[in-house]
Amino acid sequence: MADGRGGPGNAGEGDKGGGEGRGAGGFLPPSVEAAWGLRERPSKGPKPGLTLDRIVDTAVRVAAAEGLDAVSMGRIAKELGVSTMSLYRYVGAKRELYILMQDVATGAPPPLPAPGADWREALEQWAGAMREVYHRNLWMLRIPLSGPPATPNTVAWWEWAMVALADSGLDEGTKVSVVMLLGGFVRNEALMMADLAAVIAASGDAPEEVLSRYGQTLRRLADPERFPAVARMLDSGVMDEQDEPDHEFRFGLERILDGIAPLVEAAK
Amino acid sequence: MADGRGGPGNAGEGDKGGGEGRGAGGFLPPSVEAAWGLRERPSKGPKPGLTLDRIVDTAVRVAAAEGLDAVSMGRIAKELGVSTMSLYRYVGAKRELYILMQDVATGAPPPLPAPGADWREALEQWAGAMREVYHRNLWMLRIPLSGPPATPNTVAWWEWAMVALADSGLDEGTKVSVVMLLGGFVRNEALMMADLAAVIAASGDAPEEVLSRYGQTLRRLADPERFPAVARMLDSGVMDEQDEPDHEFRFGLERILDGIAPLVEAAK
DNA sequence: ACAGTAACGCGTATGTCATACGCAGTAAGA
DNA sequence: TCTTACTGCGTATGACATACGCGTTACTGT
Repeated sequence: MADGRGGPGNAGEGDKGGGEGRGAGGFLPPSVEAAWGLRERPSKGPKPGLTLDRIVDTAVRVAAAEGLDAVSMGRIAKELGVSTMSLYRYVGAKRELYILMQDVATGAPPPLPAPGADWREALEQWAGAMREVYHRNLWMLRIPLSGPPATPNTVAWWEWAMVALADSGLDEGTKVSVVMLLGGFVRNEALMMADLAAVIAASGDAPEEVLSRYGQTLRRLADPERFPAVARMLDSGVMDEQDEPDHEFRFGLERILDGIAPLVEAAK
Repeated sequence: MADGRGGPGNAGEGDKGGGEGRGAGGFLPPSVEAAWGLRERPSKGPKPGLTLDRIVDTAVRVAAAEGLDAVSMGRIAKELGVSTMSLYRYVGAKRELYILMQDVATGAPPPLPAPGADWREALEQWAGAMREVYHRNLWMLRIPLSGPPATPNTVAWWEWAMVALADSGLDEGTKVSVVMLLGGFVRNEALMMADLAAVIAASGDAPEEVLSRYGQTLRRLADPERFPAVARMLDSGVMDEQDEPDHEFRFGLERILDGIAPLVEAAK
């Protein structure tokens, strides 16, 4: 669905091994290169009956509907009405499918910030939008991330953040650090919230009840003499009241931006 | 290894279902309650030939030596000279084993900060120590975290951080937010570094070469017209020079603490 | 037009896993 | 002694990723 991805062209290592399989000198798997719109037409054998797009879109649909665990090669193949092994003509391994799924689900970032826009507001918007992406695609958080971003949409989001920092006066290395810090935070926060939500959903009870029961259990297990500070925290009732679902997100985001602001100020 | 964990006592749900299986009113799996030293002696059947400790320690050893993927129920059983299914008398599911493994690997936190110690220095120490734990046990980062901390050592680390913030003047809810933010950061940073290291190790080449090749590949794929800010970043050479391995950690940590400092100042 | 060949879809096989189920032996309490 | 809870474990079951190789297809160069 993203930018036009090309056809296939043996995503594996070639039918019989043979060399490094590096398309144009890169070190990315062929299927990822395909996501960038590369991939020369094979133009030799029978016409492929599938496209990478269809495979990836199907996988995303299944993941969205039934979670990442439902995404198996067999399942996706069945969904497409082909055999399991057909998929391996388009994708070298399941890990590659994961990478492409993430790219599709991430989608294009919002319109770039206006030139001269405030860096802080822009980064807040960026973080918020990224958070929404995760919340819309919780399964993404279950995928073990593998290496630096290298797919089109991921890079587009990166671009967005770098543009937001364009006028900050920070040097490029610091910009990268800032974006990594912020991106990591958003991802981590989304992951924790998703995990918590999963626990709550699994219990079947009301959220506040689960939280409160957790507090009670901890109070029972954790000796107040050994863990006085934790006991104090539990007794304060923070575990029983619940705040807006994005409280932790806002808190963390503001803290981090507050920590970045002096750098920008100093670089001005 | 940790605090004396008791014997077993059917970690599952009972041989034939039967009720909720809640030991003393909690909602934790029996094996986790065992980690807290609960678990009354079954005192009826044959003497158990294993202990939870031995199982968990073995699993940790295997994970440390060969990675988390090497930890299968069959493998651990073989290592202990028992059958696979025996383990399920002590652990309700593999997920529980993971939780216990994390607790053992996390270990006890360093000695508590001196009363009256500077909150910032203390939190820095906490974060650094936690980071070391992750670096010593990279496999921990592969375990999908499941719910709030509920094992003895995890709570002990929480206690440590809460003690560090005891004199900060922050209210309990904010303390929790701070610890979650910091803990999430440390975990995330360790995860990213571990992933990067894994990619580098898998490639077999020198670290700087991998990074540089990544930069070159991205430069080739990412149209500078579409991604000018990313192109600028790549051209600046940040991808080619490498800094100390803990650079990102220090950067993020300082930013976050800088963001927290005003809160503490205001609360004084 | 024809042969060569690359790429296609897919059937089959392998090995790995978590875990359900139930049985036979064991030891403590009645 | 007899019951009973608990033990270890053998034997399924049902997924799963993916290696391998076969027959087929449709371009490409002759």
